[in-house]
Amino acid sequence: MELGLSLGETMADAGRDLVLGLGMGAGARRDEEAEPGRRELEFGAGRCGRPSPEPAVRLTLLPALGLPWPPPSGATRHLEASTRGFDVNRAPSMSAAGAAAEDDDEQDDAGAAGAGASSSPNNSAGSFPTDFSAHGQAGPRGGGGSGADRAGSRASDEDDGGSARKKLRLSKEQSAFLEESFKEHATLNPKQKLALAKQLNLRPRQVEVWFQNRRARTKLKQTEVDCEYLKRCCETLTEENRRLQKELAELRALKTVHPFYMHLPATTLSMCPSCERVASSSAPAPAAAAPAQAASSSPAPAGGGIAAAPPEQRPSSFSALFSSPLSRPLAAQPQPQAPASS
DNA sequence: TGGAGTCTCCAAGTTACGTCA
DNA sequence: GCTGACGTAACTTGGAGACTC
Repeated sequence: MELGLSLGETMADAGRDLVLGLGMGAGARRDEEAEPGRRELEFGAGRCGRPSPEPAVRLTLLPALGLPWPPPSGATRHLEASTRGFDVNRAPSMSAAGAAAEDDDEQDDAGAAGAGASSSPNNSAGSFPTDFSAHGQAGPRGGGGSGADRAGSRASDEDDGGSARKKLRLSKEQSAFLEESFKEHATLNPKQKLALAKQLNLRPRQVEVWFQNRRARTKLKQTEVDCEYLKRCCETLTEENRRLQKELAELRALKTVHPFYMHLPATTLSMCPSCERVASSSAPAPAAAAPAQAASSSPAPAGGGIAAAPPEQRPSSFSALFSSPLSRPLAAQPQPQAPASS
């Protein structure tokens, strides 16, 4: 569902720090995946440039937090230091030592899973349990875990102690960092995902899910913005239509008061009786032509009354009509297209 | 070279948990 | 303390591209 509206500046025009890009399937992803060494990643044999069905979706969101991407090691350290203490996402089995050993685990995750380096994806010395290695971390073709990919997170939850699906909230620092990353890349390649997960002390699957949800939220917000815009457009058009209807009524009243104007050519006023649209057809309308013909064919009043205006006087009548303060030329207004067949 | 199978990713929709008024 | 609304993490499903055989 794409509204296809462009409400702001284009992606090319907008600053990267303020405008988010979504639906950048082909181009952006190609750029990301054109990174050297990308295919050396174990799951690098992936997609490239799948055409996204969506045009760019833009939304101006949070102001820049000033965190660079990739963040400098100092910032990373700070962030890690600030998050490690209260990381709710750590598996219960993960001790402090496990946290310290996490980097190793991440590396295993990144590089060795495809080769089956860790004998058991679950042991990992107190690191992230099953799903960490089960989620796409298994080698692309050699992982063999048919369906293990999908079941990974749930397996992790089950490892957490039986309760299915524990919802774990990210810390503010983690969310802010993810936001910053999202501003840079609305989509992640595996390398970026792993780096983020490592820096934020999250599972890659969590980073992936966060980005998916973030894209969905962005799209939803953009849809709301588009909806508001269309609503305003609709109101404007409704008001314009109301004004035109009123003007039309005034013109009709003018015609009634001054039947003289009934002889106006059909090009000036030709309204579809069904839809009440004003058409700008040069063909004489039958309804207007008949009285005009009758008036012109009728004999002149014997008493020297005011005769119907001869055809050569019509232009003056025309100009008199449109010089009336009650109306202004329809041609100066945006006119709806007369229906082709009505 | 074309097709089947597999893997991975993503969007869309849904579920369920945590927070807050 | 209970409850409903809301935000959002996590999950499911289906589609599509890339790769291998």
